[in-house]
Amino acid sequence: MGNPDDGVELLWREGEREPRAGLSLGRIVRAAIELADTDGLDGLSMRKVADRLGFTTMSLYRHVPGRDQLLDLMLDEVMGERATERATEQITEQITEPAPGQATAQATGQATGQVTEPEQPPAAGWRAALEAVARQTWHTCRRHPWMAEVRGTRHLPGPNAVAHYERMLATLTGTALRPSEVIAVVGLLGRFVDAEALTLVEIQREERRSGVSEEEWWGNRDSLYERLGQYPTITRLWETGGWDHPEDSFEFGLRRLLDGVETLVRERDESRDETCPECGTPLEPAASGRPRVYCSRACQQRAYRRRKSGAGNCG
Amino acid sequence: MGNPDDGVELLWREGEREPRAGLSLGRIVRAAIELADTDGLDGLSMRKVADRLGFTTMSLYRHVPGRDQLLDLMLDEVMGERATERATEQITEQITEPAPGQATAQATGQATGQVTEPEQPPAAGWRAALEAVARQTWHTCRRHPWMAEVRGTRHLPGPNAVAHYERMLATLTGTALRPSEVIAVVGLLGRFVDAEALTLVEIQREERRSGVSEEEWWGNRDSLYERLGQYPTITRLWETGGWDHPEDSFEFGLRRLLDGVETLVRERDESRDETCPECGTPLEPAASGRPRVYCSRACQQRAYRRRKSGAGNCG
DNA sequence: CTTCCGCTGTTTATGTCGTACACCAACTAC
DNA sequence: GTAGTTGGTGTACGACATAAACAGCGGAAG
Repeated sequence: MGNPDDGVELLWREGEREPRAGLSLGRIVRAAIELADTDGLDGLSMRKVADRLGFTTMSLYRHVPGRDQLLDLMLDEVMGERATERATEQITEQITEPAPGQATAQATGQATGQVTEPEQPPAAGWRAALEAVARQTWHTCRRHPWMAEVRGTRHLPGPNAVAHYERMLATLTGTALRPSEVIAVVGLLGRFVDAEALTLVEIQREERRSGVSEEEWWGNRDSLYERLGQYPTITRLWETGGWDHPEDSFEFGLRRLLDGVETLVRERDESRDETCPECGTPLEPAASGRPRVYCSRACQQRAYRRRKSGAGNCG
Repeated sequence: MGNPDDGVELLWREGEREPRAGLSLGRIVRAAIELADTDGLDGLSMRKVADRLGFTTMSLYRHVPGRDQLLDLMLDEVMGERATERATEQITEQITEPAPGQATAQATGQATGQVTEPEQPPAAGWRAALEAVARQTWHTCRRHPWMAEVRGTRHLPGPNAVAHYERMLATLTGTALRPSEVIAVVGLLGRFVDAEALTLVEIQREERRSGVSEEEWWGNRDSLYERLGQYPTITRLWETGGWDHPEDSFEFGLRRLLDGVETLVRERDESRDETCPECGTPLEPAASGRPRVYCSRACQQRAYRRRKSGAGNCG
């Protein structure tokens, strides 16, 4: 219902004038975010948002087309809060920051959006930068757990979301990755963070709903464990304490993923294409600055015209 | 509501006697699976299941405690179907199998549950085996897209799910990974497959609901693309065709993940602990068969007694 | 044979949700 | 003054899970 482009207008319009009293888009969005922060995504209903603001349910529909578009607006609003990050951090976070030094490095890193520490032999600066933005996304997800719960592939990005995407993609310029691989890496990391955040939310939600902690609940499933004796691998891992001191799921996964990306980057770096994609003649690498792709200005222009004629979609 | 242990009983009880007519647990579960296969998870309601079987809604509650437990039962039922895999595969699958040779290798691999191809210099057999089970999970998720939609961290595993878990864990025995790392790798891969399957489901669902294909929908968002000109990285990736020929999300991610795991395995293999964890004396490696952990039968026994005295939970 | 009970299926009702629709008061423009 | 727009309200619908009470049935015990 309704043209999605209206959502674009809503997301990208600037300089909202807030009326003295009464409702406004900004007030609705902020109230919805507060509500979702405390009650989770399924605790977020149009009725509750309206109640919190002291208006009737249907009044909201004068400002927001529907719940879905409200979610889009909430997401982009949340993507924009990075300045006040350090201030509100310690409220909910105590597990996620294992080493304060690391967290600080990440905070300074995300201020510029791209960290380059050239004196680090094995991995180039891209790895630190990519890790930094991943951790930043992680932090945002932890502060607003409902973010990971919002599903769907047709969420319009607002200015803040696009800026964030741009920042992630930018970390990988300078590597020899192909464009499609840059995009794939960023997507993969994004989905990873989302998935990890999602399982955390689900644990929290079920703990709050049932009043029983996750550990306790699984600990009480003796009737299940009785039946696991005949599975040798599970039994051996159990006996050797595999479940007693589990790995930190996010840290472990992040490291594996970055390692995997690193091998790809190395692979591409080794077999870096030394020929001009337009005429095929070998090109001498640029001594400094941005690595060159074309052998000459003429080839660069030819490639540009070719691209311009046959434009493709972003599907 | 209701003791979770009742769910365990429901899942693990064997030899269901099916009545001639009327309802039964098995019939309900199978009807629910069929329904979810076609309508998705949010198209699965108790009303529709009952309608499909020709009974009233509330009649289901005589056999299943509630919707959540029904989901648990559905999941385990689906985990059990591996024999008829090749038969039903070509119905919905055409994208997921890029190279038939690869798919065949995977199919034979999952038949035994553990593939070992000792003549492969860089990666040991664990990698092929792990890839095989990951692909198997992927196939199951593609055949029953609602699987990935089922969320929550307190789903009781039935016999089929446990067998599958056992199989995944078993692929990594023989590597020098620590127990907690084995578990973490399997969990990471599982969440990855789920996440990838989930985004595919979401695309399908929105395509069916709106009648507009994903590509088409994003292609029509010109009002959005107008505003992206000022983002240099996005613009450059766009112009160099990064979105024209995107990577296969699952294949790309799987390779990165396996690469990441491989570096960890290598790392652990290099610094493989050459000393007995009980007495610290160096132990000579076993010439063949399962790599030895203890220097002597005496130390092995001592470690066993120590474990037995201090048992820990599986939280 | 009767009485009772447990198993199964039905009926009715409660409370949640998003949102379509009709209505109305106040404000703005001509 | 009159017409049109904006913003808030009240009612209503159809979907959902499921609680609670009720009704037919078969078998067992008295």
